[in-house]
Amino acid sequence: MLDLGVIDRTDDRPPYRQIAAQLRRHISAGTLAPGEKLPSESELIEHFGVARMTVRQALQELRGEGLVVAEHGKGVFVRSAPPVRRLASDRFARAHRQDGKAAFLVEAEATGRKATVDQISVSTEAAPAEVAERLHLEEGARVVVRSRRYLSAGVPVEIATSYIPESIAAGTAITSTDSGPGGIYARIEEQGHELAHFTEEVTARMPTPEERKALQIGAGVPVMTLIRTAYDTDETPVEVCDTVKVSHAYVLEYDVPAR
Amino acid sequence: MLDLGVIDRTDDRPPYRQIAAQLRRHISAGTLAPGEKLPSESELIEHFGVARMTVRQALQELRGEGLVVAEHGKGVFVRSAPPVRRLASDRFARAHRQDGKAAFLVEAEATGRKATVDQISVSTEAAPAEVAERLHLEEGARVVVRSRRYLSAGVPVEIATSYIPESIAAGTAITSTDSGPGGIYARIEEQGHELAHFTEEVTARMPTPEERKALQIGAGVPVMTLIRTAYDTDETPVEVCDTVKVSHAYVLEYDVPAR
DNA sequence: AAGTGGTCTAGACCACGAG
DNA sequence: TCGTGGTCTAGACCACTTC
Repeated sequence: MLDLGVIDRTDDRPPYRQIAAQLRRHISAGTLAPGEKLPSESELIEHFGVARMTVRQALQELRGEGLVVAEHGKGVFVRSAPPVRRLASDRFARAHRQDGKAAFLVEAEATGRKATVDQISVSTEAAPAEVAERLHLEEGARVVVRSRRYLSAGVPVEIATSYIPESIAAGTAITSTDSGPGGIYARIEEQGHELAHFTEEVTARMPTPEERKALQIGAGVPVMTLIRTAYDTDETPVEVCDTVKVSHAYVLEYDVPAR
Repeated sequence: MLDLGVIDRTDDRPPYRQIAAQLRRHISAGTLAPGEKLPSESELIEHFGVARMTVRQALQELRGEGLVVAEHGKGVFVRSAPPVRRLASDRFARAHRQDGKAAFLVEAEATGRKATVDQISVSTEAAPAEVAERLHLEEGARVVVRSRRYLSAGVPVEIATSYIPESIAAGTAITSTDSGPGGIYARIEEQGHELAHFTEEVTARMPTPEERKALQIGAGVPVMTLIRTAYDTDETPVEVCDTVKVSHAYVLEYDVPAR
């Protein structure tokens, strides 16, 4: 059994922090291995002789640090580190596209992990202000909106939403859930918009509750947002893609010339 | 007064989420401006007719998102965002360096905010494994280590640590706290290493307690780490710079060719 | 059915900040 | 002193998972 110690009422730290510290100690020491189940709330209540809320506060602190995840009806488990995906800056090379591969699958190939996509939805909507600005459209102009979730080895790692001007997407497979070989970039080029370059805007923040749910992460795990704008050879923006990535699942790599 | 609505018992979401959503709505709409005080727990209890724990759970959700900060004895306040710094990928252009400007000051100039540097320290140490690998050095080789903290308009926004091989830095201003006009990159080029390009590796995580202190941020605010490696025209790595940035203070911009 | 975590109530005492 | 948030108790009912 785990050595959890006892509450020291003379300790400066409140009981819930002491309980959290005991559990944290076992996690960092490996006595509680990734994927392993923590003692249940009832067991902790009995062991420490405290009220349920006190135990829950301790567990919540650990959830906030991203150390554990609670599964309703099953228990609280030590978080297992998700796969790290390195995204190099050549991930949109045309060569890959001509092979019939979408960008995410190209990235996945390098890691050797099985990549899947689900929760695909496609609709036509009015462009949000931030999107309209990047696409050089009037606010409220119609855009095709494609949302999907990416998983690596079954673990959700990213949610993404693409916005394509209706003038480009109309009548193509872009408006279908299956965008065809090479993904939507191949379709955009078929419409006569040869892709020249992308800009990416990267920042990080805490996830909203909806994002936490979709990415299956606890509170306390940050996300990176990457807004990519694709330009054709006329410098016309042809797509905006807003992605939310589980931060510790990704390392973004960029190459910057010194000029 | 704020329009907070009422709890809808037929709503799928539990009351605490509905309360959080109401408050979040006012924050994102600006009705609750940065720095402004939220209604007190007592006021929320009375308004919504719920128990205190329910209100606290709602507030805790917002704290977890980094939207608000609680100050004991004073109240709960909308987090005031530090100035956002957009880092464009031309920020290391040689033209700026020849003007005698260091990179951080170039970035700062665009925002019009007053940039300062403090907590500068310089030492010579054995290279940590991750640094040695990037510099193509034996582990334990000697490197000059330069640490400093950057502030924008007096607010700490970034801490950075540079590692330069001793073979390049020895006998130059790189080993002084004042690295001279154009910063250390100018000194490195004077040593015959013309800079060709940089790689940047970006990820995000929660800060350590030390980082929280140095950056003056509360729990619940993530940081971005950016590890930059500088290469000369011979593809020899000449510097590794490890930076930790307050995430919502920065947007990193990159330009990626479609090839 | 039994065990788990999720949510909620209605109190209590404490520590901090401002007047 | 008073209002604020921080911590805690001792219950309750619910939803989910496993058997």
